[in-house]
Parts: sequence; C-alpha cells; structure tokens
Amino acid sequence: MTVSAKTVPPAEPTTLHQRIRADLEGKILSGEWKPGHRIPFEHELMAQYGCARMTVNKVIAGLVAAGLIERRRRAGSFVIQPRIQSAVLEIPDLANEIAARGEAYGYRLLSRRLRVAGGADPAESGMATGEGVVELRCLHLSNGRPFAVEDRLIALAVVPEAASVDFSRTAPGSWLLGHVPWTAAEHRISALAAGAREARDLDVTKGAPCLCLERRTFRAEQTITYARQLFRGDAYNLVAHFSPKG
Amino acid sequence: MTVSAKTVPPAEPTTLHQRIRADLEGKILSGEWKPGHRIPFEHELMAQYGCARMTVNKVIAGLVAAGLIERRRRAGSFVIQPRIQSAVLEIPDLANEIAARGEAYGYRLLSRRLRVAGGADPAESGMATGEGVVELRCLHLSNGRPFAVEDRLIALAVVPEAASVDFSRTAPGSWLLGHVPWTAAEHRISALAAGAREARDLDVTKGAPCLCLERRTFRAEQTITYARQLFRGDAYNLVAHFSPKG
DNA sequence: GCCGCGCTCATGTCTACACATATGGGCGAG
DNA sequence: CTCGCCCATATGTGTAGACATGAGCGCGGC
Repeated sequence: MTVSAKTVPPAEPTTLHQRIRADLEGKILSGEWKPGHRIPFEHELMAQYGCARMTVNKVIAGLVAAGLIERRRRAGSFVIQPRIQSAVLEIPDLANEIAARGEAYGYRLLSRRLRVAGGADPAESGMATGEGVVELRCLHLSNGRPFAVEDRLIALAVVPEAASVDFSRTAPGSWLLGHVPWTAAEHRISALAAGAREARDLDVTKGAPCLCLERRTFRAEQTITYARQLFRGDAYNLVAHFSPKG
Repeated sequence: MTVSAKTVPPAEPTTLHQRIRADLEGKILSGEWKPGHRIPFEHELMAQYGCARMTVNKVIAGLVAAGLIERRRRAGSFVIQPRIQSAVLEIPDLANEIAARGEAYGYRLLSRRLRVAGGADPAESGMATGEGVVELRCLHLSNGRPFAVEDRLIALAVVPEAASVDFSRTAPGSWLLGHVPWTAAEHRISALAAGAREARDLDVTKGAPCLCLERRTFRAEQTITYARQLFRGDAYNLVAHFSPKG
C-alpha cells in the first residue's frame, strides 16, 4: 500500500509535510505556477504524494496562512496575486502614497544608462560583477516640488525586460512592483546631510537633513534591484504598522 | 458521546478551532498565562473541550506559527517570552544591538517624573487625558559616546509596575520588552536637524542630521508606551529584513 | 428562452487511532 | 554521592473515514 512511500527514507531527513510544502512553495515562488493558477485538488495531491487528505490539507492550510494561496469552495485552491504591499512594512509605492495624502504626484527621469556592474560601488554588492544593469536617476515630486531623488540599479539577468522599458514616464518602483514577484527585501534607513548635488535636486540647502532609504529586493538568491531614495527630511516620514504575528 | 458537544450550535457561529484558539490567545494576551507558563497538555485540553487531539494539536500548531507558544517534547507547551524582535521589523533593543556590533553599551537616565497625561502633546495621543504616566528622558551610549536620546512615556493604567521601577540602570525599552506583552506597534521614522538641547545631549553640532524613530506600542486597544528616539545620523542605521509572508 | 431548484463535488472540520521521537526523571550500578 | 541507562510520557506526524458547507452547473418547469 502506501507503506512503500514510507520505505524510502534514505536521502531525505525531512518530513512528508515539509517535502510537500517545499514542492508547492517552489512551484509558486519559481513562477512555474503563476498568480491565479489553480493548484491540483486535494484528491490529486493526495494521490500524487501517496498520503492522506488531512496531510495535504494541513500543508495547504499552511500556505494559506503564509498568504501564498487562496481557497474557494467547490472551485479549488489558487495561487494568490502578489500583494502590492507586505502587511508589515510596505514597500512604498510613492505615487500611491502621495495620492493618498491628497497631493499631486509628479515624476521626472534625470538619467538612464545601461552598463555592466563593476563591483566597486557597495550598492552593487549582491550583483555579480560583469552583470548587465540598468542605472536610473529620477526625481519624485509632490505638488510640483521635489521631495525625493532616487538612484536605482536593476539587474538585467533577473529582469531582462527592464532594458527595453522607457522609464521616462513610469517610476521604476511602480513598474517593478507590478511586474516582478519578489521573495525578500532588505531596508536600510539612515539620516544624512544633503550633499551639493542632492541639495540642488531636492531644492534644499546643502547640509539639510534627509531621510535615506536603501532597499535591496531579492527573488530566491538573486538581487533584483537596488534603490537609494533620499527624502527631504521636512517632507517625508516612513510609517510602519505591525504586530508580532501576521 | 461527544455528539452532545455538537448539538449546541445556538449562540456561536464560530468553529471549534476558532473558539479554542480564541480562548487560548485570550489567556495569553490578557496576561493570565504569563510568559514561561506551561499550558495544559493536549490530553487535558482535549478533555476540557471534548474534542479529538488532532483538533487541539492544530490549534496549538497555529499558535506556534503565530509565535505565541513554544513546544518542548516531553515537557509540554509554554507561553513564549515576548520575542526580543519581531521577525519582520524588529523592535530594537539598543543594548543588544550595540553589543552585537562589538561595542560597549552604556545607558544614562537624564530625568524621570510621574505626571498626568495632558493631551496637548501629540506624543500623548492615544493615552486618555488624565491618565497617569511615567515620563523618562535617557541617553544611550556606544563606547562611551552618546548616540541616541530617548523620550518615553509609559501608561500606568496598563503597566502599573512601571511606577515603582528604578530606570536609572535599566533602559525602559529593555524592561518593557521583557515584562509586557504587546499586540501591535507603529513606527514613524523621519530625519530632522538636531535642536540646541539635542545637539548638546548627543554631542553633535546644532543642525546635524538625526534619525528620529517614534514608536507607539499597543496591547489590545490600549497604548502601552510612546518612545521617541533620536539617533546621531552618522552613527546609526535602521535595518529591516522581510518577505511578503512571515 | 429564462429562472430557479437541486444535485454534485471540493473544501472545511472533526474523530479515533497508530506509530515515531525525543527528553526528563527515576533507578540502579559503581 | 554521582554518573549513566532506561522508560514513561508528551509531542510530532500520518491514516482512514465521516459529516457539514457552500458554490457551480445542469435540468426541468414555466
């Protein structure tokens, strides 16, 4: 019977749970099962892995709790749309944020070039030397006044489409959020004084306090993008709500 | 048999799961079961609620996933110490952080008074007017040099013990993390220029950029504490790692 | 042709049982 | 008295089956 499935303990020290879960997670995170895809029915998975329905059920319940899957009675279980923002510390989509405040959002691309990652710049740590990147510098405006300058690198190895996107009207952050699923991110937040160039771009005096948000976003082990956003200290706050659990 | 348990659907539209879970969560969050408390064995809960062990097991597994409970074989299941840091954006325990960097942590209490919340100060929003609070001002040092000043309010209605704690050696943040379970928090991060007093406390020039972290922590609907930490911009970064799920 | 009833099927919840596994504590040997 | 082995026990994992629920869909009546 299904005993045969249990007589194969040689290689894997993992439990059945974990293997099934890892399998499903892998298919979702790798993109093999895209958002909206209906995953196999519990019956099918149960046959496929040779286990009881409770076992499959438990795994899927876990994925639901993790926010990867949505279940609908009678219809099946579906891979969920990537949420625009994590429930914990949102990856800010500046356009939305400004709009939510009732101000007019503006965007301007300052420069754009394709080049090869050199490795010298610490910003490029995590991107393989020799890898192609898009390098952008752009400005975010609120009611016509600049409030943030953004320097960004996008790894072409992970997002080849980025090479042919015209970022002169679309901010790279918004574009990436809508096009590329990510699995992890790292924020570094600091305060620093505006340099000469930054002061000019942000229309503040040199030395004015600015909030600096550096963000690296990953998919699996690959760095997707690095962004450094410098905000006028007098015009921007970061807010995060969260609870111990989810 | 246990059917009698199922023939009582009158008042509650909730499932057995949810009721048990709510029960246990309530006991933990209300403080009835303090951190370290051994919750009843699965056998006992199973008898208490008249259900199968799987059901209890599922509930407890959920609480483990939520980070409220820790399980130890043979020993039982225990209410977890409030985690030093949430997995998502840690509530920084400055002493630990400095120690982790290999620097010597120092702390100094600048002032302490008991008073009544006035409501005028925006810092006190969320605390009922007329409520007693402990008001602290203290300094955090790294290798003997100041790197952060902290202003803090603690609501005595929620944490009456705070009135009799001597904060001259223990930082309020560390004390609260170890003594009071919280259910939600809100961070506001901004950059601003050091004022005269702050410049003096932090040993920087007036106008130097500082990272300002305001934090409000809640238990159920009550504000537990408000903290405003001002960091030297040249000495401190906030780092947050996270993924779409938890 | 349109509407609604009812069947069907996938998930939701729960039970009763079974065996694996690790560990705390007791007991016996040295 | 101390150390180490062994066992009782609580959790970890999985199975097989049962009934409840609710939404999609087709069929039949109007």
